[in-house]
Amino acid sequence: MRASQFFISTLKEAPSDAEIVSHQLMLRAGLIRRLAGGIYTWMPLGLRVLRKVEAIVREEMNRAGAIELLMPAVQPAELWQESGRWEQYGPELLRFKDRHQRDFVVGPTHEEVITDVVKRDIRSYRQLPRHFYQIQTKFRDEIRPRFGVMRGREFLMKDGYSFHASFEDLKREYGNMFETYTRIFTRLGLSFRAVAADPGSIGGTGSHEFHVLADSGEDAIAFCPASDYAANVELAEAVAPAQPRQAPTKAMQEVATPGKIKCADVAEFLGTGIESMVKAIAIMREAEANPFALILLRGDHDLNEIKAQKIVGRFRFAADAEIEQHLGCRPGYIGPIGTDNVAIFTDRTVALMSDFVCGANKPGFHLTGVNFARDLPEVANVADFRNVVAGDPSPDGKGRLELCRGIEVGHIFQLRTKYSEALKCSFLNEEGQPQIMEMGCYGIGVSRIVGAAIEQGHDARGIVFPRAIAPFEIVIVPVGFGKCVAVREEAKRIYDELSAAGMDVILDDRDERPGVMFADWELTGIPHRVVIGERGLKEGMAEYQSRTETEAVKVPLSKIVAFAQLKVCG
RNA sequence: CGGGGCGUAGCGCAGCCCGGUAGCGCGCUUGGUUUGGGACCAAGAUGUCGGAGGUUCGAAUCCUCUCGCCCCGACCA
Repeated sequence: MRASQFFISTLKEAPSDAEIVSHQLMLRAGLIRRLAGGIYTWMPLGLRVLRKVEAIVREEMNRAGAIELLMPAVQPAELWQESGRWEQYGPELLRFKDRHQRDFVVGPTHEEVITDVVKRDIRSYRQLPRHFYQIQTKFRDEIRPRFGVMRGREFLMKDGYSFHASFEDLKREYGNMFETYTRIFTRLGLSFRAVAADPGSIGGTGSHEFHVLADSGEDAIAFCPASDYAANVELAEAVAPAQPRQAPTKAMQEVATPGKIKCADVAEFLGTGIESMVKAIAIMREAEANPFALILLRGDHDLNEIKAQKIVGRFRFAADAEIEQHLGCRPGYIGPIGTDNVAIFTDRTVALMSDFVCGANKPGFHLTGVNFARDLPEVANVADFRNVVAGDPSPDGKGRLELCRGIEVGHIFQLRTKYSEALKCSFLNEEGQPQIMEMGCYGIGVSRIVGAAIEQGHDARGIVFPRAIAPFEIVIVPVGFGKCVAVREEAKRIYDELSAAGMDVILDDRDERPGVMFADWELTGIPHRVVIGERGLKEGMAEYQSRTETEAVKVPLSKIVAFAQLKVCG
């Protein structure tokens, strides 16, 4: 490719609404342009990246035995009504009416459509298993689209659906996809981690998320460096401390803590550690006749609403007025003492605390030296209510957890019969009896991967793309292209030879000033660069520099092609 | 949805409080000089000041409505 025949449109300054580096750099490098909130045009340079990601995904899916098809982006409402998601899926589902006033949706996912296809075309166990996938533009009307292509409303996704005669076979394909995804993200040149997304059901194999590791990631991940345990923080189990509760050593005492509301402030004021604080979170349970309840957590721990929901049922946080009504005290000083008619739930960690500090249910006062069984009833309703924190024991018993952040780029599920049942997708088994198919579902956020790769690979000069997805593998920068015949000839020669060798090469024949060219190619993240200039030509030298290095090396003109080839393929 | 902020040239911003008919940097055009790290000089072009309505002799500026975009939203218990 010649730069003059292509379209390079870089920006010195990023538009002010771009928040994270990948978004800023994608805009500056001219990879994407915004059309509306969460909706972007892929510019020629960006499209090359997107297509490379797509190609790798496609190759590996095909290799794994999945079959590509393409389903409509627009789907009739009937299918969604049948599966029940017409009601379930909130405003995120973009709905509209056609000219005949019939309801349609712009597909955010395709379980309904694929299940419909399969139930029409597959009748016998002899036709199973089958795995269909597509790479297609989806639309989800996100409440808050942000981070450019990372959380857009319109995005490119690979979604695959497998159909099986037995759960055993579904598990087999699930394992196959786990390996395939691992291969895909490895080939893409990304640092990633497979994370258990649903450890509660089916022994931790029911669902895995694949995360690209990046500090700006939206998801918090707990992982164990000593084993392969990794889980979304929301789902990671906070294991109960092994040691028994210590016996009380202090008497309960009321202390004035004026104006100290936050646990950290109270702990500091009292000169104790925050680990000896217990905080009470007031909730209202929807299904209970007596909805008001307290959940006790250690001062430095955070409530995990998903876990809590599973234990106490649906709930919301109590309003200040409700707290006053039940405890006669304003938030900030509430605690579990003297709360006769209030249900109390206790986190595992709290259940093993003694001599702790908590609110006195009296404005401006806390209690110290509080102990279960003595100052308040023995603990009841003990469960895991909190988010894990770094240093917690790993649930697999093999060391301690660490936390990191990730960007979810892949997700594999064992759907089982949720959709096949709703949409009556069955086949005739060996006995000639109708049987509901088992389904698996496997997604990869193709466009999101581009953003994630940039989050992971950038420096002060711009993007640093992995070779596999860089828009070009190598750029030839001739200094004085328009002026010096020798430079021009030599640059073309090297360009031709590298092209002939199968390299994805771009020749910058725009005759720009060197500084402009260098800045552009560094911004756009081209991994390798060869510079040809009059100066070097006199010595019979060209220069090579990798995007990740700051110094160029001189290479004799006669060897530069072979040298560059070696570097690119390195 | 609740709260906050912003819409002025392609991009980044000033001007608004205190009304008087719009400016800076980058980019763009033309000419010249330059040519190994986002050049310099000169001359230019580009705005329904997001939209509608109102107040006023006069509105980017004040008022009302509207549209768009951005940010924040358990960690007080």
